Amino acid sequence: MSQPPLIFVIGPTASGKSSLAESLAQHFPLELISMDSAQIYRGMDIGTAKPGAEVRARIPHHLIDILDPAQRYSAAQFARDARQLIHEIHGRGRIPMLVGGTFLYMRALLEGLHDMPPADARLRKEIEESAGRRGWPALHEELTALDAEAAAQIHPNDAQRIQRALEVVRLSGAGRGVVWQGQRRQPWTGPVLKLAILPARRQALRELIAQRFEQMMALGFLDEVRALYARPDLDPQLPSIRSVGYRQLWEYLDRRCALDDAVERGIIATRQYAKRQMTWLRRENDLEVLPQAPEQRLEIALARVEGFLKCRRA
RNA sequence: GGCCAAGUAGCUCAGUUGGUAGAGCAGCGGAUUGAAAAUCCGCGUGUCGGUGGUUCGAUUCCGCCCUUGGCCA
Repeated sequence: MSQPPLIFVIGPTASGKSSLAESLAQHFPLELISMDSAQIYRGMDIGTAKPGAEVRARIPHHLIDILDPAQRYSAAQFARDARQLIHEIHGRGRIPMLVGGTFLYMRALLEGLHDMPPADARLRKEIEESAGRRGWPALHEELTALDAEAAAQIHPNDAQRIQRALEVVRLSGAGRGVVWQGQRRQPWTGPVLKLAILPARRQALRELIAQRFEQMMALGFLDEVRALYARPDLDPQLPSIRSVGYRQLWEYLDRRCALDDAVERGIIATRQYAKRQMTWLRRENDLEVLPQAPEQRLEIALARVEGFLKCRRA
């Protein structure tokens, strides 16, 4: 069975991905799959620039509001969810379009991940406690003994990856190299079109980011975070609360800084996020880069999608 | 007007008992395999406010000037 054609709309935060996808949906029978690690959470709407209810009523959106902020998601889970959705959408004669800026998710879907044990909360907690006593560099040394190959690729200060590598070793009883050996990842083999929106100048994107953050504040972003803050089961260690903007406003609610300060640092964090996204994008070599001017952008995007789908049919 | 303090990287500041200087933040580049809006790595020449003087040598000591803040008039 042949793989359905896949269309991506990608770009850094605040570049206009959603509005382009929305416009394209007026010309093709699209269903959108959000490729965004924060929009999966319910109750996190304003700060994640989630598409509004009226748009979602008009155009099907998937992988939005699928988890409570107390829950955790992963790239592997995304790859599974997205694959299934893609086939379902294709099965009903419609076209899946992936929209977002979480590029690890995109890579997990397109290149596949090795089959490794999933996260284990209890084990992670154990490792963390050990790190609290001995320090992460000591755990890095331990990792060198257990899985030299992984240790060589992970910096002694990179707590998160040391933790994951130790987790894999303990759960699988083998080093990552052994696990990977002879194991094939499952890359996406179907045709792919990547529509990319890249900012002409970094300065222009910076202005958009600041503007959008202020706009979010005006729309009640702080109240949204306040509602999360009021929940006793949420804390700033959770992936949801660590998201750009939420983390900074949470610190304000914690009385750790002034509101102006939190907003300023929220804007800075968004900028830095956009910068990391640009690093991913620079590595992509099969991008269909769209023009800056909105009308022209839509025109070219329409033509590219049309050409891509026609070519598939023939 | 007088006295005091401060003027050093884009910002906040350290420092040089006289041998032209370094942290944090910001910024820039990179990595990225079940937390990824996460996590981590690399990158620091700037008339040391200006100008005269002392000195082999001044950002450092001295004089004057400028700017900012405070106190006194």
